Amino acid sequence: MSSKSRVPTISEIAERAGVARSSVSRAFTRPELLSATTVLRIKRVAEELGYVPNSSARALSTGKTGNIAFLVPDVANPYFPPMIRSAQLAAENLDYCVFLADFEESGLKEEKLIERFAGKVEGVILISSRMPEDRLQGLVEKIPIVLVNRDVPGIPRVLIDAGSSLKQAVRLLAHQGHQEIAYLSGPSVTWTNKQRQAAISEMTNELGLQLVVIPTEKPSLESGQAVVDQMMSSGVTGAIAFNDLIAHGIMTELSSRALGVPDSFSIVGCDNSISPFTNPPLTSVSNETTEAGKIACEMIMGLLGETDSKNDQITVLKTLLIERETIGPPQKKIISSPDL
Amino acid sequence: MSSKSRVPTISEIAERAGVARSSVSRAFTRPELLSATTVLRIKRVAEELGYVPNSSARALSTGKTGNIAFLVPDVANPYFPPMIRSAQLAAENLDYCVFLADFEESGLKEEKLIERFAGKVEGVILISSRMPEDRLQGLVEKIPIVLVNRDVPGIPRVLIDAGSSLKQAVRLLAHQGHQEIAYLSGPSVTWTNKQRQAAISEMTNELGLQLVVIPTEKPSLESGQAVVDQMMSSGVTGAIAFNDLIAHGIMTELSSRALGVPDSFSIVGCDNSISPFTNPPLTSVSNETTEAGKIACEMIMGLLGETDSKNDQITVLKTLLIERETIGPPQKKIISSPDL
DNA sequence: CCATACCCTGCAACCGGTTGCATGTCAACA
DNA sequence: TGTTGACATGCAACCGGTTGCAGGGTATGG
Repeated sequence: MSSKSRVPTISEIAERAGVARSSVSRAFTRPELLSATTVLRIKRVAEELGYVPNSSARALSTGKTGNIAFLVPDVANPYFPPMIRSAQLAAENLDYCVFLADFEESGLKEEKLIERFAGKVEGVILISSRMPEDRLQGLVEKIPIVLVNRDVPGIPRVLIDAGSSLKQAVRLLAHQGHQEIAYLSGPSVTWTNKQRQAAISEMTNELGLQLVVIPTEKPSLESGQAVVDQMMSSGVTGAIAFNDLIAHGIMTELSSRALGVPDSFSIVGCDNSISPFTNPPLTSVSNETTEAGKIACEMIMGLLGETDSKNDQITVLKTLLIERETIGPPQKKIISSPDL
Repeated sequence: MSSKSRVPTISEIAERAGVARSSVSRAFTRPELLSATTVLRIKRVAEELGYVPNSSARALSTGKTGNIAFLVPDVANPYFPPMIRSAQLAAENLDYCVFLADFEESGLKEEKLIERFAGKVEGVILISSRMPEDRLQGLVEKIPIVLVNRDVPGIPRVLIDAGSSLKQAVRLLAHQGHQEIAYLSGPSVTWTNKQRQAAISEMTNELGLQLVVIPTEKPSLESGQAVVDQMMSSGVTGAIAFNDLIAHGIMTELSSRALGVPDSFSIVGCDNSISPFTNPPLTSVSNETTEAGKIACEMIMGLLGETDSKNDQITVLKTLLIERETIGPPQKKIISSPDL
């Protein structure tokens, strides 16, 4: 009971099978070096005794742990789980195990975690990294790294480019007659936010729209609710949010003030996470997070296989604007002309 | 470039510091055995050379890997991420790293994964395990295991008991006048489903309601949509779904048939995952998945610390029915009396 | 029938820590 | 001043695999 049944070692198998320890090892790692009959005999004995190679020992002598780490800013943010899932599945197919860790949107914690994983993994996949660029540059000298949604030259990366879809969203708003719109921005240090904001800004400039950028505390529902006052007093008639959670926070708050969407206000989300569930269904930008996870995993595996080669590869994934029911024509500005 | 800068070993530190290898080891693991000055000197040299203990080597000689595994049926199911997150955070506080794996709702895959992790971890947390009870019983002899939402005697477990909340939901429906309700069941092998169904069934019996159990393919939105025909033709006026996703599928499908909730039909979800986002907001059962993850992690740590002791501990977490806007009085059955 | 080559297997060192035991030093105490 | 013990450190074996090298056996070709 108290003592878990001990697993046999290579030595015991060797003795039982009447061969050297090295033969047992080879039977599992390079069976083509042994005669078929020997391999068979060893494997039979091993099976019989329930032998399983000790992975620490193997890792020690080969230097390969067969593990990778996957770091995300927030496991519970619905944007990430599909990515985690696909990456893990891809790794598993290559007999790799994956460590998962949540760095809680903090670059410092991110760095601490990487340090802790350093000896345990062969490579690290960093999602939406918050670490300063120079630290990343330094890190990549020590351990293979792949970035997702972070653009650092010299480090392999996969980027999800919501730019064109967001531009399309701006066009749609303009087409409906909106003149002044807001961007509810996300974590300011992230590549994702910078890239989204830049795309929107570019398009509003091009179309001659007024853009108001309103920062949010966190990419969460609550933060969305919190900025509604500021947003409404800025005079905009529509908004694009950094993500669906913020957008939904806006909708909730608006609704509690008896302001309907899209009748009183137009809103666009991003990430297509909870957007199909909202009421009304939120127009949002879908992105292939599943694909991104898989590709990131394949990239890191590529890095492990070869000693050098293209370590500046970059993959850009496209997105799609999914039009639902939260864009309409702007409401007449009753607020700004109370004297009518 | 191609060669990652190698990390120094204990021997190099020893040589540089003019001490034996064992002293270097002790400086990190049991510094109280050495004089303060020696520890300081060693640490300084180590720092200088960027020494980091090799965890494979350490694991090999101590037999402790400092890792645990966390297995879930589906990472992307919104029910699990908060649990994953809290467990990982708890583990991290004790300097443990956690492997995450998705067994895709399959008991076979679950078993394969456990086998793969066997040598790499000190313990395994199994969420909503699909493995047959006897296999679990066998497994627990080989490696410490903690179950979440699975009730197997002799294995430490944490159960989230939605029973009382679901009974309350039934009472609510009955109070509104519903006579026949449906339970849209989840994965039939799971403890969670059995437990939920049993609670509902018990209460409908007690109140003299008619209960129709309708199985779903998967606990997903699509599966919810797919059973609407069957559900409506069964003559029920309200339903409780295994989870929010199924409930939302029902709502979506109903809505596409111009049947409103709760005017035409009452529905209750479970898990409180997407229920705040639906339209109208779904009445659902909230459960402390975050707490569950944390407790499971603490349990496994307890198991690792002590050789034997209470390995039949069991923690039951309570739930809360969150009333929103999807329960109303039953609609008159137009269908069953077309001659009116 | 001997030389050459190849195939199979064993030996032993090595990966990088940990730890029981022995040794040496020094202070305290009688 | 001799004895005792606490404390600090070193020695060497060990954890369980992997792998370069060497040697023995058999087959092949001349």
